[in-house]
Amino acid sequence: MSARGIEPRRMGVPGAQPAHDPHCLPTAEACAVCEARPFSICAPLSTAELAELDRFSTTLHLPAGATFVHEGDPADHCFNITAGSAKIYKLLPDGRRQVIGFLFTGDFLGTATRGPYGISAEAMTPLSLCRFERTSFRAVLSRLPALEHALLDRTADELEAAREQMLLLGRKAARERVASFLLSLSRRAVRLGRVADPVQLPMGRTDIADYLGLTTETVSRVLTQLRTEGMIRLNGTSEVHLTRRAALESLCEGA
Amino acid sequence: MSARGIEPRRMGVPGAQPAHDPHCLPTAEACAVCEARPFSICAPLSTAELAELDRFSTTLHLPAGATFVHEGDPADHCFNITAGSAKIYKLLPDGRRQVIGFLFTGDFLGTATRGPYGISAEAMTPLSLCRFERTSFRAVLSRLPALEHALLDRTADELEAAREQMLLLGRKAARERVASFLLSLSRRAVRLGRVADPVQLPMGRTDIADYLGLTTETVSRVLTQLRTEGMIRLNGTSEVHLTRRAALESLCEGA
DNA sequence: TTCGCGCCTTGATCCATCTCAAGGCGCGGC
DNA sequence: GCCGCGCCTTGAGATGGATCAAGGCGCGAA
Repeated sequence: MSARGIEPRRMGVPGAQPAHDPHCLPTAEACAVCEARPFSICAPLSTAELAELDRFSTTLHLPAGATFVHEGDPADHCFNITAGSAKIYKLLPDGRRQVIGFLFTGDFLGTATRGPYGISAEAMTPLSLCRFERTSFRAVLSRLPALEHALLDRTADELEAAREQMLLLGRKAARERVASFLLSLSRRAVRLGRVADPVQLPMGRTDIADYLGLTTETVSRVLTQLRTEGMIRLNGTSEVHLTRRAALESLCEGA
Repeated sequence: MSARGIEPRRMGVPGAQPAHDPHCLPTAEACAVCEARPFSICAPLSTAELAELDRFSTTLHLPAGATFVHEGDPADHCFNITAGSAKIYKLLPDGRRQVIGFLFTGDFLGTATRGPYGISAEAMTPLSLCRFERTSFRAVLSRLPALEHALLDRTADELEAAREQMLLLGRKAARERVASFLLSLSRRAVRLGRVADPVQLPMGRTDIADYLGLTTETVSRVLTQLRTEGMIRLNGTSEVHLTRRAALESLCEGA
């Protein structure tokens, strides 16, 4: 049992005064030049629909380390990541932490709850995001079926991923977990139009450990072990070459 | 590592000839008397909408033990449980199994994938369900916004539950897992209009173990331990009284 | 260039849970 | 009412990963 949780920092998004928020910028034509758009739920929207949605959005820029969603707080907003990466996690009262997932460009956050937020979210790099007031967003959803479709598909995909992670957490050994993690990061990079092979790890060992249900020590040991076996090559601490990808693939599934 | 997987049985739903399927019954006015309706995604539908949806549904009745969804098969159908209970699970090639969840009256199955089924599903008791051909169902969704709303909400709830389970699998000790499980079953029973206290366990120890990422032996030991401590009382093997519910609640969270 | 700090790695030991191995017990069939 | 079989419980020993404990190393600040 890892009892070495991390105290979440109370910082980041100020409350409900977007007008006075230094991180809030007008979004007027922001969508037109948004690089995240092809990866976002906004992708299937027409220009008119986009404008409709945009009326309710605010652009935010946060520094790395900012916690912008707090588990248990009323779920007032939902978010669309437009640049940077973030992590979402759940905590137990004694500080044990489970990282639920990592968010990258185009990811949407906030579907999952109608009550309070079920997770906390923290920027891992400087982060840009569109923020929507939840109530208006739900109203817009009713008016834009394409958006609701996109959101349903995306939520279904997230559910599928969560189930895969349940298999990992419940039944896979440490080596298998790490291998699965590296490959899933690689696949994600491809979907975002980046390269499959040198995988970037924007998160630290502690985050990886808390995502995989392990300790940092174990993650570290497994990585060196995989390196020794020639399955990966480490470039510094946050870049991994997947030499022998096929071997990693079969390791994921228990071979 | 539990390597004692169970070989899934290939039985249950015949392929695509509903006309010749002895389990298929005409649904004509079935919805009107459906007891599962208040708990289902059909709940918010008007009579006319219900009729529209019903045109594409087939009623099935399966015996306990029937596997009616096979992980990896093309996802041709989705289902609505109208009576009985089922489990969904994922397998690793070597037989390790993770039970993803248990389905009861009113639960919907099939949102989660657009490609092949990501999970297998097996009846735990005699099971009644409405089956929809996936393609038509998606078409109907577009015509019935209320249905799509309901489905989105439900999928979001499932995602929330999956995340909670990730916390359990990644970070909770065996005692905490079992306590969490008993309480979640109890809460579910309440939502279905049953009693909160004598909790029924329609699944065996192996299923519980595979759901909690443990072994049957550990589940068994923890249950006797909790009994010894007076936190629960066992009535036979499949009924549990939650004496000292408060103690169980705090145990869930690590106390 | 050096210093200091945080993060990562490595080593030694421990322990919660798994694994292996017997029984026990309840339930359906005969 | 007895018998068998499957499932559940209990025990004893093995072990993967956690915990505890040092270093090492890279990077930013001065």
